[in-house]
Amino acid sequence: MTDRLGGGARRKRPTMRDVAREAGVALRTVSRVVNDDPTVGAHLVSRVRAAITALDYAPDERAQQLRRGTSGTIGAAVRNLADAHPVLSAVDNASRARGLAVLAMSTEDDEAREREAVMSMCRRRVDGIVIEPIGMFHDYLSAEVAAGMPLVAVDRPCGGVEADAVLSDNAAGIGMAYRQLSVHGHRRIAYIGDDERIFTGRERAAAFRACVAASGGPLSGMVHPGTVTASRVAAALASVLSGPTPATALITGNVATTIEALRYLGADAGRLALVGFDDFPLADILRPALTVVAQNSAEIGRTAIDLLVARAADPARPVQTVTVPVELIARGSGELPPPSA
Amino acid sequence: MTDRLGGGARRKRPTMRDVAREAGVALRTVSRVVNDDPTVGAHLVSRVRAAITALDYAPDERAQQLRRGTSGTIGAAVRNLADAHPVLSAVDNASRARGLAVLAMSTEDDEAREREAVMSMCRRRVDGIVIEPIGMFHDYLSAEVAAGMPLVAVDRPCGGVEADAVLSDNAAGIGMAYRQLSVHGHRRIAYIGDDERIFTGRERAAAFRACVAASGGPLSGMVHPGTVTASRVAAALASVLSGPTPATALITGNVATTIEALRYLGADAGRLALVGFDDFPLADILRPALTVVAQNSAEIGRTAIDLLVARAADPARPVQTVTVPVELIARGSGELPPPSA
DNA sequence: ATGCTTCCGGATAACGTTATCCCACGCTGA
DNA sequence: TCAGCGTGGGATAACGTTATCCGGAAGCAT
Repeated sequence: MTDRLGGGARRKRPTMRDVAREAGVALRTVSRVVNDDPTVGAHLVSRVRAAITALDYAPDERAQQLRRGTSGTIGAAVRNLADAHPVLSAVDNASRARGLAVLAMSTEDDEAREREAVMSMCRRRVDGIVIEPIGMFHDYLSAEVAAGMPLVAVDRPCGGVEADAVLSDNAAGIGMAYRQLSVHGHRRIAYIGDDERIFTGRERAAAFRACVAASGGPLSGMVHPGTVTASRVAAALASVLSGPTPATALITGNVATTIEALRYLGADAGRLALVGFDDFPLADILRPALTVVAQNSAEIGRTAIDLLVARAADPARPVQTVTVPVELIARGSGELPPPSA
Repeated sequence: MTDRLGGGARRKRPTMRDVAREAGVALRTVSRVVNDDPTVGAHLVSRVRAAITALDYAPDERAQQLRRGTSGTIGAAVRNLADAHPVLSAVDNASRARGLAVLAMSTEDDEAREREAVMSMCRRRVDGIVIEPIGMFHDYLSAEVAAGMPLVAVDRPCGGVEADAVLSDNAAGIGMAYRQLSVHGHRRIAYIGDDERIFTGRERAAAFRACVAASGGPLSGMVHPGTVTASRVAAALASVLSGPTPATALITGNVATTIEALRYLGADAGRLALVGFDDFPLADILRPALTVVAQNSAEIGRTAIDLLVARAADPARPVQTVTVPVELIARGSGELPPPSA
């Protein structure tokens, strides 16, 4: 499994020692020049720089990291690398702005893989970890956290370990979606979303139930949480659309559900009002264009890095959970009127 | 810019020395256990392992890397981290299967940023670099390549440096698209795509011209390469659709162009036959569903890692360019008949 | 007893950096 | 002339591993 690279006899890279020899100065002086130590004369600086470019010398960051104790890298364990991942992108940007690189690994929604990825990051002594947690229990991380590894969860909190978290305001988002549909005349509103064993699935379903209760709408048969598969979404949709008083509007709890719902509805998509939780590229070119509750990915990523840096600076600071506001983007599908009965 | 982390007084992590003391064995023995050296007795192995779990010891990979000379990491400089990136995902998978981690950085289509990202990877002494090149000239990489850094370009070749490359069969893909439209009765077929300064834009436009020439169709006013902006695509589309003999079918040269074309066409999308180069999520839930030429991202990523490993094993092997076949996925938009004149 | 493995410890040198301490200059200002 | 500086070299110890060479101590067969 681990047949590391490096079998070949690649040409040896120049080291500081080589540069020192080339420039005719002491090793110490090269180090000073590389680290912009001001106590070295302009004459020598230029000679050293010349030697550096002549030899194509680039300092070995592994050695620097070992020596300095910091790796200048943060790990990002995200669920998926293949699909669009705006949060990862924001994390990347925020990290770069601080001179940090991002070691991104995909967990593919697999707990074992998540653990493996995170542990690998720890062995690399990353300066912090951003995690989009999969499982409920992350006890295996508590040792690392206790050892001072800054850890911040995004999208969902980490269970079993005290860690900072940055979450979207799920309840407010569902509220916005529900209100939008109500305002446009809908009374019978259904919800299909993630399994309630998943944090966001739980929060969003609960918020939906609260909305229905507050507005006095019908609840029975209207809430369908569960694993997101084509068949389950189709069954749920068929159920809420059948009977004497079918739902006239739908809220979907995540992108995957939204897509499956659209796939099932096909050409009938224009006859059911729909608001999806979470935006995605191309939502605006569907017909009707999709009304969504958009998470502020840029803000989430930025905040995650902020929290990471803050914790690295002060490991003793209290654990913090930041809730990032969401936004309703009306594009048409959520503004469809109920069929005039 | 580079205010690295690590200000806080994090608890010191246990080292091999600590484990040795805890287990009452020699440092050397701990190293043997960690590296699964068979020459150590079962009794001591279990004692060392107990000490390891008692102290929550995890070897410092930075030190291992420095010592071993390999970093167990490959760098991936891709154009975009926010959007779907199936090739990156495939690279991640193929790397993991070999025990390698992926250091992903986004270049955001910016040459300076690409250079910065790649150089940062080199300083980290990654075992190889997968790059989705932006600019035409990558001379700054030749020193690294000469120093033995395995480098493989995906999607486009690297200019100015001898590097392996994995490309899609652009000409064949355009040919498939053209043939599909011809078969369905189209004679006046237009092409809108990327700027011809970009490798793929050049290849695809050229292939399109060749197809037209081979089939004896009209060419004048039918080819519109250029930077992909909403306004340019709209103008090109307006142009090919106007006049006495408008185009009845369209080939778009990349995803961005496809999207812009769909945005412009809006509700009229069903009246123009369309084949897009490159697949994307959700292409199947559009109406009409989008016929595309799909690149084999999984194969591309796998091949890239294969080439990387092969070059690491034998730096002297001849540079190789692998062309990966593409596939036409008929979903409806490319099978629309021309308006019966 | 003598040999010959097998298992383990000890010491030490790397890997490429950074940092510390000290010393040797060549200046300047009194 | 001597103290006080700014500039640079030299030596050396880290950082946490791995690897090499050696030596000792068993265990077992000759």
